[in-house]
Amino acid sequence: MRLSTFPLHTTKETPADAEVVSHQLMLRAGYIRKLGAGLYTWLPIGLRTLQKIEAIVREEMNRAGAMEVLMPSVHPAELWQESGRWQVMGDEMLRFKDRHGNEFAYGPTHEEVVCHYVRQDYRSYRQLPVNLYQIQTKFRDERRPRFGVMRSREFIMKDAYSFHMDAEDLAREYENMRAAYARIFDRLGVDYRIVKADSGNIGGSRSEEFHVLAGSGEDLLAVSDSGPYAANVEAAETLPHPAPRPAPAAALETVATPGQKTCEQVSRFLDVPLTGKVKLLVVKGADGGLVGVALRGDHQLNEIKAAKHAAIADPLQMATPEEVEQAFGCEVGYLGPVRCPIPVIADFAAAALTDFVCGANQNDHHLKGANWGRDCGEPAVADLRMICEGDPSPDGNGEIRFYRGIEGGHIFQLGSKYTTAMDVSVLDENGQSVTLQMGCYGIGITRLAAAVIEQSHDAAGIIWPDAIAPFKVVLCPIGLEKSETVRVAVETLYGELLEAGVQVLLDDRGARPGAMFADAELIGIPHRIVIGDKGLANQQFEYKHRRAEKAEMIAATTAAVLERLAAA
RNA sequence: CGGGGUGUAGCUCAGCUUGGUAGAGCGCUUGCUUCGGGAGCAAGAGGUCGUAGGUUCGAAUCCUGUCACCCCGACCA
Repeated sequence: MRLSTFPLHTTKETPADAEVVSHQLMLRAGYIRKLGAGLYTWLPIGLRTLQKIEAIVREEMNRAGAMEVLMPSVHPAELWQESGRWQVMGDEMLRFKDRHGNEFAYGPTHEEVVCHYVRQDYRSYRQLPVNLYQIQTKFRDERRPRFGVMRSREFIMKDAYSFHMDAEDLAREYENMRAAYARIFDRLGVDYRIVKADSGNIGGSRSEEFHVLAGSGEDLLAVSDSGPYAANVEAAETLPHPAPRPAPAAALETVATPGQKTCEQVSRFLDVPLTGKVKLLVVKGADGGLVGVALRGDHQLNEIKAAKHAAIADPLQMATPEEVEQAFGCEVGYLGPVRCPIPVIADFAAAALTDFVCGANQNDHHLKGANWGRDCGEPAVADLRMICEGDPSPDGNGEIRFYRGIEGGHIFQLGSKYTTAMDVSVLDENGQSVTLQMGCYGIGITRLAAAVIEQSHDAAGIIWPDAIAPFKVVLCPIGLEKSETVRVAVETLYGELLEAGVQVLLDDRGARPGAMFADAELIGIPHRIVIGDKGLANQQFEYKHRRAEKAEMIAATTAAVLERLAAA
């Protein structure tokens, strides 16, 4: 490609509304342009990278045995009403009517549509298993689109759906997809982690996310410092306390703590560590009553875990201050498990405490030397808290460290959630109708482009890995207009590289060297060849890798260039 | 959807408090010089100041509505 005829629009200044580097650089390098909130045009250079990511995904999906299809992005409302998600999806789903007044949605995901298709054409166990995927535009009306293409409303996703006779075969395909995803992320050249996830409102049982590690990531990950364990913090389990609880040593004592309502205040006032305090949160129970959740003073409630507890209402609802006062006869700041009027569930860590401090269920008073079993009943015990940095890893290997990540892929074993609702079944070998097991597997194509930049850039611009660079090498001729020697050399090299199948960009704009170098670095081309009279006098080109500190001289031949490109 | 903020030239912004008929830098056009890290000089083109209404002799500036966009906030590929 010749830059003189290629529409490249770079800018020196950073647009004001771009917050994260990937967004800034994609705008400055002319990869994308904004149309509206969460809506972006991909310009020719950006599209080249996008298509390379798609190609890698497609290759690995095909290699894994999945079949590409293309489903409509506009979905009839009836399908979503059938699965029950017409209500559940809420405002995130863009809805509209056609000329007949019939309701439609712009597809945010395609479980309903594939299920509808599969139940049309799949009748027999002999046709299974099957894994259907597509690479297609989705629309989710995010409450807050941001970070450019990283969290946009319209985006390109690879979504795959597999169907199976039984859970074992679903588990097999899940592993197959997991391996395919690992190959995709490896080929993209990113540092990533496969992380246990909560399956959210898509539902189902087992679920993992593929996270590209980046400081600007929106997700917090709990990763073992010396073992394989990695989980989204919201899904990370915590372990029961390893040692048996010591016997009570202190006597129960009521102390006045006027105005001291928060754990921090009480801890300072009584000069006891936060880790020696039990706090009691009050939530709605599954039976409509109230339930107390006891946590250690320094810990935080994990609302997802709490909502999943059998005794607690799902979704989680905190009790109002009025409800608490009615039940306890005191304000929220003085609650505790001793003489507690409602059932208590204690987190592992809270249940492990001896001689702890807690609220006295009486305004302006706390208890010291409180003990489970002696001063109140032994509580029901469960894993209810957010994991912390420094906690032992749940798999027993090492300690937990936190990282930030960008969710680039997500795989689920859905089980029969949708196939039951949508009645997707086939006949088995005994002629019996069997509801299918389903898995789904997503990759955010447009988001990955941004994620790679977040992880691979410097002050001058983007640094693409070869695999997804819009061009592999850029040719920068110095004094193109003046020097016939340079012109002939660069044209020869350009032609021969094209012939060799190398994706090469020739900067034939006649720009000054500084402008050429700045653009080449900004748009992130991994290899650069400079052709100038100085070098040619010694039969040399200058080669520089985008990451290299300094340039090096190589022989002024196409063979030498190809050799250098292959070595990198 | 709540809370905060911003709309002025293609881009980044000044001007608004204290109304008087529109500015800078970058970019763009033309010419000359320059040519290994975003060149210099000169001459140009380009804005009904988001939009609708109101106040006023007069509104980018004050008032009201409205739209869009950005930032902070709990389920997302």
